[in-house]
Amino acid sequence: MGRAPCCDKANVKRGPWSPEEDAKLRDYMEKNGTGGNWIALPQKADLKRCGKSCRLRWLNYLRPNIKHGEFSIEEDRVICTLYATIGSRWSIIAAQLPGRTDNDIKNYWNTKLKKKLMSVIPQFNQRKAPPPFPDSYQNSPLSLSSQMLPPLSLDSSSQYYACGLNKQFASHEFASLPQYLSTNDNNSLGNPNNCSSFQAQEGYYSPLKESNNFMFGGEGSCSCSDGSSGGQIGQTREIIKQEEMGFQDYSIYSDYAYQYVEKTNGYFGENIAESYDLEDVKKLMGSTSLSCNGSILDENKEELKLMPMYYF
DNA sequence: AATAAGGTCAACCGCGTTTCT
DNA sequence: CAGAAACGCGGTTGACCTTAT
Repeated sequence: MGRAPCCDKANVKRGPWSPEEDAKLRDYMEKNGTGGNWIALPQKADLKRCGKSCRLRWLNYLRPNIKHGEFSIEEDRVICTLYATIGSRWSIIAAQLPGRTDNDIKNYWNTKLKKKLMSVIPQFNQRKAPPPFPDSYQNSPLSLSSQMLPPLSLDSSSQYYACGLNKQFASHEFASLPQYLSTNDNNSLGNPNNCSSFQAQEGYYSPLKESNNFMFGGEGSCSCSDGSSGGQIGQTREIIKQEEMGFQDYSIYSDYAYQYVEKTNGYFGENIAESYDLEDVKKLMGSTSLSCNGSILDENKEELKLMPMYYF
């Protein structure tokens, strides 16, 4: 048996709100607030609407200080960075953009921003958003700025991808990864000895593309400590710089930009979209720094729990 | 000018989580 | 502590608008 409906569907109005309904809801909210109960509100406010509908209308449209219209470049960048970090958790993303609603951001992402990025990053559609953090990280989170690193603990039965490498690693092989990097670097990671960090995430994204040695947005992300892995223009150096400043950049998007920038320099050769607008990428990803000094704050202004970065 | 196709966005739906009793 | 009620969220839908043919 399914859940009981939240209201009598037959006796509630649906569809677009009229100005009269908006006025009723606005008046009621300004005088009384929700009273802690959205379900009971329509009756009190003399609205033939479902409580959930009232809540949505208020939060997304009527509530004071709602911002509509064009998103700024800065807002674009925040959305991209956060999406890359936490996925489609729109309410959290909205909490970082005053006046914007989760619905607004979701629509904007789905209809415009995603396409904009896809047009400049052809491989974008190969990846999925990250899932919620595993339970095992919930109790011992690291903040972005933390310098403490937990012991490397991986599921021995799982396969993990190493950054930029067309090879899977079982967990027991991780110890040999730096050596592998130094002897099998045929995909232009630059000096593999400089590839110092590896972010282990299990099974989050789509499989490697066979046609492309370099993994876009894959299960691991890699940064080179001195920028020598093709860090020829600003974007790459910016990411490196932020790491040096003490907070690592976890953004998968940043990796996209990072790798993409290298490709645009011809570092990886072919397979570049002809129609990209590098300025767009620069604008969007020109700074990967997040708000609040590199931390991501949730609605309660508490630091989110983030996957740790492992170092060899 | 008419129609089709594509884009946008407000609103709905269903489900997981939280709060209440 | 368990079950019910309410909340909040993300995915999806569909009406309306714009652009292309």
